[in-house]
Amino acid sequence: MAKQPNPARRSQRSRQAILTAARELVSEVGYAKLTIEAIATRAGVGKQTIYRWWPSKGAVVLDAFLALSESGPDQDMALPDTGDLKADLRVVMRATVAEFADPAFEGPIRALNTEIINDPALAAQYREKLAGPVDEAKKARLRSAQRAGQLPPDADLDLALELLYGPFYQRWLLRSGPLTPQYADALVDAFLKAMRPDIGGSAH
Amino acid sequence: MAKQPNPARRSQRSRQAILTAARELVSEVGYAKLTIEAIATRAGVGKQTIYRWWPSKGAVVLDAFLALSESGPDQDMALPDTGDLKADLRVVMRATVAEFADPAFEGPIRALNTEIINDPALAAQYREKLAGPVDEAKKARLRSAQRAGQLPPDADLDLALELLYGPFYQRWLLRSGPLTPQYADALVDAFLKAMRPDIGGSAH
Amino acid sequence: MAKQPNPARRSQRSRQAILTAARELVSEVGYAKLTIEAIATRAGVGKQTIYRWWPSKGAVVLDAFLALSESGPDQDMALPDTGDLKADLRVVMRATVAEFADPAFEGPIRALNTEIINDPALAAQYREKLAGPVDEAKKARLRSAQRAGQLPPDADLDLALELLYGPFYQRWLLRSGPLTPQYADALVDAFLKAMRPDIGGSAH
Amino acid sequence: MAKQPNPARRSQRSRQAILTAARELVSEVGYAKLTIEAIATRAGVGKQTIYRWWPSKGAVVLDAFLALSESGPDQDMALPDTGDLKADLRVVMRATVAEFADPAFEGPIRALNTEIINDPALAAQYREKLAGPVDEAKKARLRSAQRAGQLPPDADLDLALELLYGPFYQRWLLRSGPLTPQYADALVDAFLKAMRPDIGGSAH
DNA sequence: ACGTAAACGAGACGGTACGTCAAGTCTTTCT
DNA sequence: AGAAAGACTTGACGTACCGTCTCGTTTACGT
Repeated sequence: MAKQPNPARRSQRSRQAILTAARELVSEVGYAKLTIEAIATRAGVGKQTIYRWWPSKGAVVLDAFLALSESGPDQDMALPDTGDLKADLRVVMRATVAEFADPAFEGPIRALNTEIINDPALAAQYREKLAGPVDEAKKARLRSAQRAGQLPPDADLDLALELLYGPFYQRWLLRSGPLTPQYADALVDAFLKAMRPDIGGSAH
Repeated sequence: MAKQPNPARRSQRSRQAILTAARELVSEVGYAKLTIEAIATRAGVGKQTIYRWWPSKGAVVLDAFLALSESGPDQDMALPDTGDLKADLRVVMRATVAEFADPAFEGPIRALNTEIINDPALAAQYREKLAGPVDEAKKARLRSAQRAGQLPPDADLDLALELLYGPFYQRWLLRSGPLTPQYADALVDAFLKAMRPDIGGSAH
Repeated sequence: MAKQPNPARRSQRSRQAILTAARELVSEVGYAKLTIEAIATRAGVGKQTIYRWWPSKGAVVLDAFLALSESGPDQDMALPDTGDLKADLRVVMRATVAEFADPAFEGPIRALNTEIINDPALAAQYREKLAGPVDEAKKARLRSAQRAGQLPPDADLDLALELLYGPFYQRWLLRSGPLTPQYADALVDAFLKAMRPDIGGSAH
Repeated sequence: MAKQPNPARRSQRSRQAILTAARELVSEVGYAKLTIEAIATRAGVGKQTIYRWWPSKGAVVLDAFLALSESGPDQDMALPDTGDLKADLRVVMRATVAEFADPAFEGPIRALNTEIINDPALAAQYREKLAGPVDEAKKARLRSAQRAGQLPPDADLDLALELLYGPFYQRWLLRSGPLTPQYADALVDAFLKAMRPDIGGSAH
């Protein structure tokens, strides 16, 4: 049985250096060309210190980005809620679109997604730490809309989020079209129509 | 300047052996553990013959799958068109969902998607050779629906396809939910509602 | 600037395995067909471990033979000195001739000489580590003969060694004649005559 | 049984181009870095044309140098014979020393010697075509000296040549000393002394 | 405050695969 | 049919990293 290291004795100095080095390097050379050796060298750290605390390259990079969000203990990821659902969603989607169109942001996120796609364990961690809370915030806004009668009370919110973000995610990942504010608006419009209750007389 | 090899002299024997070996190996060991050396060995081919004709591992694998579709000169990828759009789309989406849930199929496709996400050049080739024709077939069915008055004549069909497939693609890639026939139906329903024209009095 | 490995951490186990494997292989397949990869495999060692410590194939082989002589810290390479120069030299030359006629010995030595001829750096190392001490022992015997009045006191000993060994070296390298005890004796005789002082009246 | 090519149909154009290219390249990059491919390319010739007519790289290079001497049908390689053996040998040895000290000359010759040392077949060809005739010319001069009473009539001329050239060959190959006119003279002196008959009173 | 056990930096190790190079063979095309 | 052109299989090259495994050297408890 392998001996587990004692987290209490973990060097925070080394941990921070590794995460910072990982973030820098993934930006400089891209995820595919990122190596553990390079991270260790850049961080001034022994390779073993990385292998001791992380199971894979992907885990280090994920942690590197998680660490960014750790600054504020419970950072405000709540969506705007003015009462106008369409307007609020447009604001959010336009911001999202802009964020993913930013070259500095997209490289690492794209790399992370690549890993997540192929590594279920990493995906679970990602969902729990990053995507989960964000999705919860989105669903909170949708629930508010349900209470306001702007969405059907029995709507499947997980499916709803997929309808809203799935098309965008696909376009972004596959680079199959431009990411513009107009596109964001079109997605919101389509989403709201899709969420409307069935109309009497929608013959077959 | 590097000298280009002459495609006219290319050995079809070697080409087929390489593509077959690539297909087999990607199924056996997965894309990540697939190596050029293993392909060459399995194919009974020199490594240089692979490097001569393909720029990357991803290109070989893509070609390996493209070659599968080359059998029929214009294989029938047309969607069913019974006149009942909803029924036809349900058939198609249920089949798609089943296909992507099949473990034998999903491994290589997932691997290919990973590569495409990070390699724009590969993505372009993929779009041109595989996704393009398929999308065209789908749009043909939607145009037929437009002519039948089941979809607005001015609908953006690229966006339409994204609305229909994007949610599914995201759920599949991120494994964020089950891929069931019910899910397929729900996507079709939401899609059709999203495509309906605006209704008078949709006070935002 | 390339980082130098730390010799203090060098694995003596690996070093010995490499030198032994090199010696074996050079005997089995000859120097020309000797490869670093084969040495590494035979020694159960990573290629990098060879590249880390030796600059070239020749250096490994040279070291392999040097290591043989390292057994005794200062092995006795002194030549016999019975007082009878001609008899002593005959013993030495006959032994040398026999040694170089031995097929087991000649292969590696021939290989080493080939390398030395084309690689001045290797030659310098060879001279310093192997040939130098041996030559010094030979010159010691000749100096003893000078003190005994058997050789002129002002004789150029480097030239003398060349006169004695050069003909033999040439015949061995080029395989231009048989290496027999008689030949050894003839060389000694010629050498001694060549070293005699000029005789009065040797009209040019 | 391998089919032999028909020498009658051999292209002299290609042969000359190959030999010239070989000579040029061995001067430019040295023998070790000389490749068949480079010769073929430089000569504007298919690789097979080289493999068809020569068994090895060494054979091509040897032929390349032999071809140089083929210009004159029986080129004058006779040694000077003024009647003064010592003077004649000094002239010859000084010329030899100068020739081998010339950097332009020494590279290819050194390379050729390396090959010859390890390839008995090549050595035989070399001896027959190049060294043989030259040695014969040298022995002719020594025979003339025998007739003139300057050398013992029963002297072993093969051994004699070895005594004269062996030391020089060794010094040149191993770079173990300077190649000067004084050195040439010293060799001639030592050689002549070694060839003198035994003197009465050479105790034991 | 001190001794000790841990985590640490450093980096050598046995390996795998890389992408390149040249060898020698085989095939196609041209003359 | 010989020769050019050049694609082919083979296999060694030297490099880059992998993940594991010592080495001393801090570091920070628990006495």
